[in-house]
Amino acid sequence: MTKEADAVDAANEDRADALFHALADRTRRDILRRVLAGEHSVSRLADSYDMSFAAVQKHVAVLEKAGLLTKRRVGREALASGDVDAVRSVASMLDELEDVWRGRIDRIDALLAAEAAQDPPADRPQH
Amino acid sequence: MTKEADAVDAANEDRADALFHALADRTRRDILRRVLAGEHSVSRLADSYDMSFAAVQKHVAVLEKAGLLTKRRVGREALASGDVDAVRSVASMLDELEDVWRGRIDRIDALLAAEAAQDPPADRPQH
DNA sequence: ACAACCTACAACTGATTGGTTGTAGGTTGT
DNA sequence: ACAACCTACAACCAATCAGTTGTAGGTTGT
Repeated sequence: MTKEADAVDAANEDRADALFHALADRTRRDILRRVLAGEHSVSRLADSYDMSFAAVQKHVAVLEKAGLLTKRRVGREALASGDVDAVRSVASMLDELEDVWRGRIDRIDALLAAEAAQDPPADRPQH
Repeated sequence: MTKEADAVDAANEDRADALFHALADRTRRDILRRVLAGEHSVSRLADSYDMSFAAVQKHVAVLEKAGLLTKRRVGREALASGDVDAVRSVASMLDELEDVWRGRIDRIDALLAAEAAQDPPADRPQH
């Protein structure tokens, strides 16, 4: 049971690594913006940047492996379009972080409530 | 005017690079979780991981430079705590991406509405 | 058939990253 | 005073990354 859970966690962390890494480059973020707005072929995308076609193709591949983008083959061109669900999944990871923070506040509130309601303030516990 | 705007944009992109890069490592995400939940000294954090103190210290420095964490000196130890506003700022970047995607939908809706309401469908414009 | 085009991938290079060890300085408690 | 502790930072190493060029294969239009 815990073995499987660990495996799932590791896979999630791998996914998070890939997602954040993919987003940690301004060219890739820009590509993502474009393909979220609509389908674009890789060469059309490449026209927009001051780098080689192969470089842009690699960026697209990074986004694709992270699941932020999917490609659809149509004739000789590969049309890329952004996956908004993947973007949302990143947002939910951040929400979880925010929940952790909120937990800190709740813990402090509980502490203060307990202190105020019960005893006259003694030594506060080491956390 | 546009020169200043470009400078601001470049700075924002730099910040985004730093933020996403900082989040693109599972050790750093774990550290961030801990310091969002409450203050921890660097050596206390280092105890939790199977790597050298210096390595953990570097991870903390990456998070700090990205603005996800602040350190406060107290005697001989440096207490780190997470900055939830920075986390929220990342979330809002993702929201902007989602807005771009929503724009695509709106554009398609408008197109369909115009098509249906007015003329019998002619050639659709090239975007 | 053939030229132009689009994509995929391999091989290479310089820069960055994530880790290590070692050194040094400030703080604390006895 | 001094040992134990906490932090900071430099130097180094292997691995990964972002870019390049080059090669090869499938698609399209004439």
